[in-house]
Order: sequence, then C-alpha cells, then structure tokens
Amino acid sequence: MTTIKEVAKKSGASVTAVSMALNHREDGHVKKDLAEHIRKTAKSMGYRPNPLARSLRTSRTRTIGFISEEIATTPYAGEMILGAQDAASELGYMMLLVNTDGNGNEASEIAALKRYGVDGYLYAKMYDRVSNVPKSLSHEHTVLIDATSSDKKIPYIVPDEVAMGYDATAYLIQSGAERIAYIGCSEGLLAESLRLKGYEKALKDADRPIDPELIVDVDKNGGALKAVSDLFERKRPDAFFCFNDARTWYVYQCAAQRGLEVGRDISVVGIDNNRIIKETFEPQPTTIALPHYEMGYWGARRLISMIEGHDLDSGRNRKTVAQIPPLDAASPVRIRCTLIERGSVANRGTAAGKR
Amino acid sequence: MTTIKEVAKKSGASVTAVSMALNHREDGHVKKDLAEHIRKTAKSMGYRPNPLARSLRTSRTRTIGFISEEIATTPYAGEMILGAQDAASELGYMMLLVNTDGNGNEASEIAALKRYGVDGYLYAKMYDRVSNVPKSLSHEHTVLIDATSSDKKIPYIVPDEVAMGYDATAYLIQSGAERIAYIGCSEGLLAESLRLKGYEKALKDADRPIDPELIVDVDKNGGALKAVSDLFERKRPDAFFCFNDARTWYVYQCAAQRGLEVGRDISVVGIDNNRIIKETFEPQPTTIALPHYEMGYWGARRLISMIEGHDLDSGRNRKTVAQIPPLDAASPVRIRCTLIERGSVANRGTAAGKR
DNA sequence: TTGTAGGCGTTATCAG
DNA sequence: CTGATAACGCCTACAA
Repeated sequence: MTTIKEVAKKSGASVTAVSMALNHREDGHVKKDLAEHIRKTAKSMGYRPNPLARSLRTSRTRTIGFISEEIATTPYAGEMILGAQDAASELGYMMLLVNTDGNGNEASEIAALKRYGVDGYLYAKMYDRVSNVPKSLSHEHTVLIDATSSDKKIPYIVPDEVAMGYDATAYLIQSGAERIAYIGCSEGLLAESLRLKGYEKALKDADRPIDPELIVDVDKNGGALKAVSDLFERKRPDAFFCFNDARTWYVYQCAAQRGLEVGRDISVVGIDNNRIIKETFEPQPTTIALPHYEMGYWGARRLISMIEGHDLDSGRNRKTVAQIPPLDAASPVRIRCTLIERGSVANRGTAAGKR
Repeated sequence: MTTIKEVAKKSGASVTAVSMALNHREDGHVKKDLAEHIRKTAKSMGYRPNPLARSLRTSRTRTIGFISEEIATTPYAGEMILGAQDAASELGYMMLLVNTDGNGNEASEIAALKRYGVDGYLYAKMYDRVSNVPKSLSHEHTVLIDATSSDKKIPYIVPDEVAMGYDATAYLIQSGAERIAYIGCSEGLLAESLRLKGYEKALKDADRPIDPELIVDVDKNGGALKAVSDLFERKRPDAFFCFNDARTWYVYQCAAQRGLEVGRDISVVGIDNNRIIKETFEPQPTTIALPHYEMGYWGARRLISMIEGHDLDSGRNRKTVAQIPPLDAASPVRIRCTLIERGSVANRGTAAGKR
C-alpha cells in the first residue's frame, strides 16, 4: 500500500499539498499545475487512500449499515440487498450487513455497526407495514425500507401498491376484459387493501361497476383453491388480477380443470413471479414486478444523499427503474412498478391486446 | 465514545496498563488485581474499543468480505448470506457485502474490499461447479462456497449431493416403495449427476435393480410435464425422488390428472421447497432442505479459523445442522442435508412409513 | 503557496 | 511490573 508520504516524496511536494490535491481542495492553497502533477504521480503509483486512517481522522467511514430482520425469510431480501449494494458501490460506499433475528439481538448488532462507524443505516423490513426504527437509530441518518414509518422524521420507501392494482386492472380493462376478478389475500396485509383500492379506482375511472362478488380474499392451499373455484362457477370472470403468485397458481389450476386456456379464454395479471411459475406455467402470466431491487437502490441513494448533505446525480442504474423518486427529504418515496407482459392476456382486439 | 485514555484516568492506571488489561495480555506485565480493577471500571464506563483505531494499528479489521455473483439470481443467496452473517456475528466479525455482475466489476469490488482491509474473503457461487477464485484472492484467506475449487489450496464447501440422493432414495425404500423413479434435470448440473449417483447407490445397497426407464431427465414447462406424464404411463412408479421443486410440481400435477393421491398412492421426496409448493400442495412433499444456510455458516467459520490461525470452539448455531464439518484445512467440506418429513410418503406399514 | 506539527484511538517498544 | 512514547495513515490548523 502506497501512502501519502511516499507520494509526497516522489512528487517532491509536501504531505499537505498532496492531501489537498488529492482531495481537490487546492482552492487557494496549491498551485494548479503542482496539484495536477501530484495527482498524476499519485495515480502512477497506484495510490489509494487508506480508508481506516482517513476515517479515524474524519470520523466518516463511507460505509452504510444494512439492517435486515430475518434476511432469508423471503426470496425478495436478496433483491433488496442487491439494489442497496449497487447504489452504495456506485457512490463509493461499502455496505455492512447485519441480521436481526427478532430475539433481541437487534440492539447489539446496531451497537456493532455504530462501533464500526457506519455513516448511516438502512433499516429493512420485508413487507410494508407501519413500523418504527429503534430509538437507537432515530437520531442517526436512517432510511426505512419496505415499511411505513410512523415517525415522520424518518424517510421511508415503499412499493406503490395502489398503482400496482391500478395498472394491472387498467391493463385488463384496456385489453377488453369484461368481468375482472380480484383474487386477494385474507391475511390483512397493508398491500392487500392498497392493491384493492387501485383495482377499484381503475374500474371507477373506466366507468365500470365494482362487483363485490368478483372480489375474493383467499387463504392458502385447499381452501383457497375451492374459493377461487367457486368464483369461477359463480361469476365466470374473464380476467383476473392476482395478489401474488400463489393466487395466480389457483387461477391457472381452476382454468386447467375447466379446459379454459389462459391468454385465450381468460386473462391473468399477477404480482411477481415465483420460479415454479416460470418453469411450469404456459403461457406465463403477465406480471407486475415487485420493486425490491428498486427499494434497496433508491433507499441507499437517499441515505447517502442525507449523509453527504446534498442531492446526488441521477443514478445510472443498470436495471430499468420505472420512475426516479424525488429526493426531497420529507416525503416518503413510493416506487411505481413495472408491468411485464407475458402473453397471458387474451387479445380481444383492443389497445392492450394488440400491443 | 469513551476512550482508553479516559479509562486510564478514571482507573488511575496508565494507558499501557489499560490496553494490556483489556486485551487480557497481563501475563507478566500488569498485576492481576490492577488488571481486574481496570476491566471493571472499563466495563462500568461502557468502554468499547474503537475498531478503526485498532485496525489502523494492527492492520486487522475483524471484518470479512462476502463476494457474491448476482446475489439475487437465486432465492438461496439470502440463506447463504444469513448463515455467513450469523457465524461472523457469533465470532465478533462484521461482514462487508459486495456483488459482482459478471461484467468485470469483480476486480474493482475486490480492490475495494482490500482497501477496507477485510481479513478474509468468502467467495460465493450459486450452485456447485468447478470454479476458481480470482488470482487477486489466491494469496488471501479465502473460502469458496457452493463450488468446487480446482486450486487445491483454497478450501471449499459444497452440499453433499450424493448423500441427498442416497438419503431420499433409502427413505423411500424403507417406506416400502417398489418402483422408485428419479426425476432429474437435463441441464447437466454437477448436482444432477451426484444426486443420481446417490439414488443408484441406495438402490444397490438395498439389492434393488436399477431400472433406467425409471430415470428421466426433464427440462421445463410443457415438455417436462409430458415427459413425466409418459413415465407415469410407462412404468407406474409408486415413488418419486425429484431433483428440485419444479420437478416435484410436475409429479403432483400428473398425479392429480390421474386421481392419484400423494401420500396414499404415491410417495414423493423432493429437494427444497418453493413458497408456491407450501401454499398450494397437499400433502406437502417430504423434502430435503438445501444447506445454503449451513454453507454460509460453516464457510464463514472456516474462514475465520484460517484468519485467526486456530480452530474455533464448536458453533452454537441456532439452526440445527446435521453434521458439524471438520475444520482441518485441506479437505473440502461436504454438508449433509436434513430430511424434512411432510406426510407425502405413503405409509406402507414399514419403518419409514411408521415414523 | 508551502511545510510543520498535532491529533484521531490503539497497540507495541523500550526505558525506568 | 509500570508508564512514557512512537508509530499506523491521514487531515488540517497554523506558522513560515
């Protein structure tokens, strides 16, 4: 590891000059061409500042802590972590990861992060609900991901569930569907009521009636399958908006039992896509992708902009992000999701069907 | 943050004495009771060493780097990360996480980890294959996870695929199955041939013939379903060992089409368990859990033992681990997996069926 | 415009 | 046994 001192010696300048030049603080301190010269020799020597030494001095580490409850309980955690890591990497930050197991190790993990001097915290939940960051974080730079903060000081970032429901439903309407069913979830999740709200709004905006009989909340396994089956018999829907992939499965299953073909007789839009669905269903359901990657990505960027006290350049993220959330501090960020077409929507000669 | 200097002042000892006492290096340097006294006041002041300062001096950081290719491409990554993080946390280490995207950012991410001074590297792949760590890591403390190293200097840790196939098949044999089919994967994965080997060995050990017609390698979607369907017609197997959850789905689907009931007419043992399967199948397939958590956990422990140059106490891991791998440096570690019964095995009045 | 010196919190060396 | 003191690499007053 080459040090600042060695650069100084080689470039014939003082340590101060080198430090100044390397941090682009030449202002009225170091002559322009000397600064250039220093930077060039530094580069040629492959000089990289030692983050430890720098941090010890500045008490800033250019690291952020990612705190996740039960990282592995959902398959989405990986996406979120990846997004956050991508943003951190783009901005020259490192990410420290800790897991909390719900058994009270949270405090000690956070304490560990504090000791290592992270500049800020990403506090990640695994599905949107009203939540609070622990008091030990409330005065630190913190962003809450995938949960709604009740503490208005803490920015949070959640999927735009209403838009999901709206987009899915509007898409089905556009494609010419007549009786659009909503297969919801009986667990009382926040996402459930919000997606339903979007569904209803889309119908209303299209001057369609809302038929409560087309809306079913189902649980799991046999019971759920039966409930969906009953719906098929009762209302013969020609389109389905499904709360999640398990619900999509029930619909496909019921359709198969009746000899109905997805993409011809019925249309299906689902949320997210399990690997099983990818490897077993034909045609693939049209899907709204859950924005876990984006939540991680924008959460980390937001956090770092707070840390650095200024807005960041717009991200050059390699994944397509439907909408760049504003970075003004107060408001929550709602991420709009992307619709992925997969040919499971019947072409009824209309706009969406024709695409 | 209280510093060593403050502790020195309060306890009336010198900084040196405090440092010695706190690191339990009193040996012949600090009187036993003074050391005790120092430790007590340090504790009462809530003193915690500043890792940055310590690292600057010792050039050891008590951090490890977790390098993962495309963290989010499989749902298992979360498990692996979690396992590694748990082990690190237990042993007082922090984990820095970086992602490599296969587009050549690997070198720069590793360089970043190096600059931050991590003590060792976990190089994680997402399924077992023959692989090498990049040259930049070959002289560092490195453990390869979920891949077989061709460089014999690098320890690696992989699932015991043969044991998986053996256990699953032996279990089906014990439960009284007659015609045990193997539904494999046509992608040519290492896991595929190893699990098949286990399947064959179990049959051989039980003096059962190996019927090639009971062994099918299938791809995905419709083609796979048809192949499994043909197998049902051709051989009427009464038990199935499935390479993964998608294969399990094909079997359930074919059974349903024929009015066969899993757990009564046929027995199924699968690998791993997708959420869709959990929420839709009844009864649940008997499953062999993939050991991603364990690979992460034991990988990190192995790494840290290398870093510290000595074996570690046996882990008090909160998850049950089938077998504690030996920590002798040279050999690869193969993790034996856990069989999880879920009532999908027909009770034919035999040992396994009765459990 | 440049260079010197002090300090961030630790650990390690080396006289007392 | 004990306690100054010098590093570790970097930043930044402040003096030249």
